[in-house]
Amino acid sequence: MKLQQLNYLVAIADNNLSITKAAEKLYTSQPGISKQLRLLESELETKIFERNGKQLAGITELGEEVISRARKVLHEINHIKNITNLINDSDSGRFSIATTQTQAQYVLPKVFSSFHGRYPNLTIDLQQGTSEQILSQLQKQEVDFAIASGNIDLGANIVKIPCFQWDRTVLFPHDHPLGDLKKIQLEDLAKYPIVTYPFMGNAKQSSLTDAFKKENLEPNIVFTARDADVIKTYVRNGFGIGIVASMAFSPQKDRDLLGYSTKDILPRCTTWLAFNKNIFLKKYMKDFINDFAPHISSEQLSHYIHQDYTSSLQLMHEHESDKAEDKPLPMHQMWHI
Amino acid sequence: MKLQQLNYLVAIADNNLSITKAAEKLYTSQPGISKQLRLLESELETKIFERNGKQLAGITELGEEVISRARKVLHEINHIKNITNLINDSDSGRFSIATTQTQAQYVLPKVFSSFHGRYPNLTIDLQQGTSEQILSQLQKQEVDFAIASGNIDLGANIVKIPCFQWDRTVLFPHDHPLGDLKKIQLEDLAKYPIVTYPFMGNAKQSSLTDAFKKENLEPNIVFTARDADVIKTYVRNGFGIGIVASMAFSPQKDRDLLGYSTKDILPRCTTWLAFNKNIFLKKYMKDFINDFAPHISSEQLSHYIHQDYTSSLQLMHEHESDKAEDKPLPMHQMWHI
DNA sequence: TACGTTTACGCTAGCCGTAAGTATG
DNA sequence: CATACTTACGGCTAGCGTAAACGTA
Repeated sequence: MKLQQLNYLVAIADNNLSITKAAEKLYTSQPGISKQLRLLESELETKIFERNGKQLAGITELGEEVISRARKVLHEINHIKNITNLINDSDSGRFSIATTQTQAQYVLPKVFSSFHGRYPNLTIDLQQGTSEQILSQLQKQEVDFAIASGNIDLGANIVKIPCFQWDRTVLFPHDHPLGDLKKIQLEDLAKYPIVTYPFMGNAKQSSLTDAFKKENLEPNIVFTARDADVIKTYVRNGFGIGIVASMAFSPQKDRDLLGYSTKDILPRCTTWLAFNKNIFLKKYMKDFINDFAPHISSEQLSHYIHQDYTSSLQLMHEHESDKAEDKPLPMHQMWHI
Repeated sequence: MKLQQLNYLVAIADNNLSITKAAEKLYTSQPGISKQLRLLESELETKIFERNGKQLAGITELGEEVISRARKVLHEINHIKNITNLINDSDSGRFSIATTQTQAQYVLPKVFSSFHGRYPNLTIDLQQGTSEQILSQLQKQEVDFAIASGNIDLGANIVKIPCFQWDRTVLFPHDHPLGDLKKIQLEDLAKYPIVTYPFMGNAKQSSLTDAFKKENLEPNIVFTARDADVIKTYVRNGFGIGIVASMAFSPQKDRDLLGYSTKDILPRCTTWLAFNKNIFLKKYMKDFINDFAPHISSEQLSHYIHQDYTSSLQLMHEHESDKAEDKPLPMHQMWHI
């Protein structure tokens, strides 16, 4: 006995015992329903419908009982589908995102402005932390999403979606010698003490140091801080030049500093969004992803979710190669300073 | 969503969240259940079970709800199966058979003796009638079964199962000249007035007259009666020699008559059982068929039921050819005088 | 003759079982 | 290292759609 057969059954009963009508309603072929009805009747060894020749002429006493039970079954089935859809479509609850200060401060507000309007009853819980903390919270499923940058290996059970790319900006006070240069090169930066973000974990290298090393330069990093505003403060206090994410520098708000994009001299960074593969995305989560990374279609999204780890890595590498080749990217994939 | 998936689901829940145990209980493979569970979860976009790595560790709040609904569904499904099985296995009610006097009087009592013992609460309704009445009752579905002899065409919607074969017996008083013969031939019978069964409908011919005609003889049929005992009475009263079904003559009970089997001179007759193709055989009906025609296996039975009209005719003809060739038949297919 | 059902048939998808892979304790 | 779950893969059934046959009003 199949659920479809019960479905067909009540459809026939609800359409004046017409198999043809039932087929039209269910967008399927009429012979299919006919056959399934026969199969069901022979499985139950019971005539459900009275027949006048080939045409259905009525419902057997026993058929009435069967149909009534079938309705209950289908009702329960629909209920199961509904309660799960309700959860998935729910617009209230707690939506937790672990992220870095830079994202929380400079990127997410713009996204949330429209998102929160759509889900006013949703409590958005922003967890700020180091890369390690973010990763840990994600793995323990303490948060739904993680948003960060850098090439952390998140393991097989986590989906990692590249969202947008950004460049760094060099910051220095107006009276700094770098302000006199028409074009700033890496070797210029190497001459001054640098204040920037710490490297992942306790690593001694990053894409930043690698870039210097490529030109046989040794950057003089004197301070690191996770908070772009802290870095700016140190720069203002003359501890060195700052290197921060471009979106953390606003010429209007940071008038006392000069900013110079490193897009030509330092590699581009990728911000990704990650979540556990075994959670099911509720509607507001999908909406958020769409807001945060509009270039990811829902097809691509499900592709990311269902592919395995190795191909996921490959895909990440493809995106890295995008960066390396410095291809033009669609507007929304770039962050403009 | 499939019923099996729900089945698997509750099996897992009922076996300490062990997929392996559930598979053993359901006599299926463990990977199969695992996969179906995954498919169900991804269809519902819901985690039903908590997982500890790969092992199932608990039931989600939502999972509890789903499982509880699934139980209801399966319960209803079982109910549907039960009510139909109850009907099919019922051992009470009314079992109606239309048949001829000869079958009712001389054949069926032996069959019913054991059958009735098995189904004491079953009301057996024997409808006696002419071949036309029997056919009509069967077509109007006024009776469940029909049992008769002769080559009536019953149409496409009726299953006709050959049950056994029998010969006719010639009856005459002890002082009849036929009693002096060592071997009786057709031409001997043609010399005397004959009392026998009427022909089907108002036909002028039958297998009996055909046999005479084959030898250029004309039988002198002076009386016909449907009741073998009536025929015997007429024979006793000297109206002629009787030709009745062999089972209607008992040398012990009919001591005043002599009986001579016509198995060498008259064609053999076939008694068949028929019923509408669109009824479902209840258990007692199958049992009855097994008692009445033990040589028909249940496989053969379902073959008879599901084949179409044309092949059914062919099969009947095969059986007729059996008769014509006079092959040896199994004991229970023959009626011994 | 036209409408509705059944039958026939080829295609495809999905289920199942076997076997190998993987994680956990 | 053993146990339990997952993944991979091949075989096979079963459902579906198209087309044709059938039966009835």
